[in-house]
Amino acid sequence: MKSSDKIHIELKGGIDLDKTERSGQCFRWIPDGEGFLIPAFGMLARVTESAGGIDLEVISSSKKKTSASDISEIWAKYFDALLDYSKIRNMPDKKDKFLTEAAKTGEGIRIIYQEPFETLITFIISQRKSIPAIKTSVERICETVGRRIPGTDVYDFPTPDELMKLSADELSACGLGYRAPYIHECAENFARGVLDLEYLNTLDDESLINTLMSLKGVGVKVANCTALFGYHRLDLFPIDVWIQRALETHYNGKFPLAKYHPYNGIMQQYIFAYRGKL
DNA sequence: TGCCAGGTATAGG
DNA sequence: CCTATACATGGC
Repeated sequence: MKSSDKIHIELKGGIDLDKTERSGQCFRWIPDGEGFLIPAFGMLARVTESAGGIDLEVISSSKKKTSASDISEIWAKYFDALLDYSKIRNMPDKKDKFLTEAAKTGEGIRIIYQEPFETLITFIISQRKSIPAIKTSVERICETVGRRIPGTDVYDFPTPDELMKLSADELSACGLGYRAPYIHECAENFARGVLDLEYLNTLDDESLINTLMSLKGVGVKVANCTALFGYHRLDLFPIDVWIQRALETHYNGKFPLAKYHPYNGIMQQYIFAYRGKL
């Protein structure tokens, strides 16, 4: 398992890895010196900021042969490389001081195109949990399933089939509380083919949200986060307690979605990252 | 130590 | 459609 060479990936509009990680969309990045170790797609990648983008090195991969160009393509999609975030962060109406400031402070935040199943499960876990507690539960699940990325001490996120096999007791030991049956049932639905992750991607935003909400434990907020972060539906605007507070304080309860189509989800992320500075 | 956490299901109006 | 309430557990 030898490490690949470093690959440079240009990200239009740049990236700030710390801000992106702290913006509460991904829960498994591991701080590593200047950058992060990121487990995804059966790989463990070491990522650092570099000249308008990132340098990426695949430390280990469970796949037999992945060419450098394939690796580059996979991770470019993950980091949303082609969308120019410098344009998007300048979208806020200058009269909207709050959003303008949030977007300015959020310079470097990108919407990460995560794997849908991991996104769904992590956001089911997220309900009524703090971000540190979410991370703890997610890691415990990965460790309990126990599939290591070869040659590392980092565990892959389970497939639906793997996750379904965890007993109620094993799930409870991950600190899931009342969410344990939600997680089990969700994994079972995908493992047995009642729902299909790729099929969901063919649906339009509204149908996708409605289908996700047919799962027990998935309400409107988790469905929107899954669609935004797991299916890269950038126009969706998940409303959690922090966003709701901002809406009440600055928007009379309703965000001007028409102004920021098709990037409302990115505005939402700037506001979320700006939470606490209301 | 007690409060709160990137909500949801459920019952009732 | 709306509102009120219970909910398991960890982190601070």
